[in-house]
Amino acid sequence: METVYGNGGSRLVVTELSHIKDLAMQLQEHLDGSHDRCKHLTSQIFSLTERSIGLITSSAGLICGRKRSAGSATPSPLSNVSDVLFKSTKKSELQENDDEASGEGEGVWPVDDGHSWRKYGQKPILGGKYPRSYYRCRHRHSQGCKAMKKVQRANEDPTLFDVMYFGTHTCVERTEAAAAVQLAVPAREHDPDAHCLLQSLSGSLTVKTEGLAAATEPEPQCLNATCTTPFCPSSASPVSWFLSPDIADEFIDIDVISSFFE
DNA sequence: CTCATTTGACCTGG
DNA sequence: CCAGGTCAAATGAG
Repeated sequence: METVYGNGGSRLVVTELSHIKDLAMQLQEHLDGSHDRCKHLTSQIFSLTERSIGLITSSAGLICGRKRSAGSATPSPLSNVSDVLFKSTKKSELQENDDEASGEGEGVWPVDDGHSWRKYGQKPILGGKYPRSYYRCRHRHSQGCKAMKKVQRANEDPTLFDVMYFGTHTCVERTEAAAAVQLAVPAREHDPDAHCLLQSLSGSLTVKTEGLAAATEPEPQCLNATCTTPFCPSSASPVSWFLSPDIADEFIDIDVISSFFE
């Protein structure tokens, strides 16, 4: 499957952004000094677009150069942020087949959160068309990390996943993917522009700035962020993120990029 | 050989 | 008793 970033998709986005940049420049020229506010806004658009291009190109390089670590027979969903934003699926053919058998074959897995998870169980849920999968942090034993998550495909829309996080990551692991998220998502209090930029860039994906999966309450709050275009690889792979209220504020909400281009 | 997933059995709370 | 959650042996991929 063609990926947004792997096979020319990034170039397309960069081209679009360059176009926007040009338009902003033209608009700025036509405002000739009379509308300071407008000029300010257009210059913001201009700079943000430039930064978008920079982020995309740097992220694409980082992400495309990365390979899945060996030893994983069937990659854990949500375990690589690289796949998060830019790849459609990393499942092996076997996994695809297995998933078809278990009702998880269609669509792609939800985005990754940058942490390494190990699946320890799967159960069919009453009233649910699809089984619920249970994951623990890979460093549970080595580092006593208590982070866990449950992943379940939505009944009404099999391309949509409900991801619930429990516990806090105490492991010191910081995967490249997590680092990539941090790289691409500066803390908003430090860089409000970047926040705006990301709001423009991403496909409604909710991304935490750091300490991913830090939920602590057993009653998650649904932020109902759906990841669609363009960072979710096949535009039909929205993801719902269920997060604890106490960490919800730490997340950066990102609007749909399509509206940015409209 | 190592490590991750699968899956049936078991445990626990309502 | 039932549903959800967890355990652990079996299995498979690299």
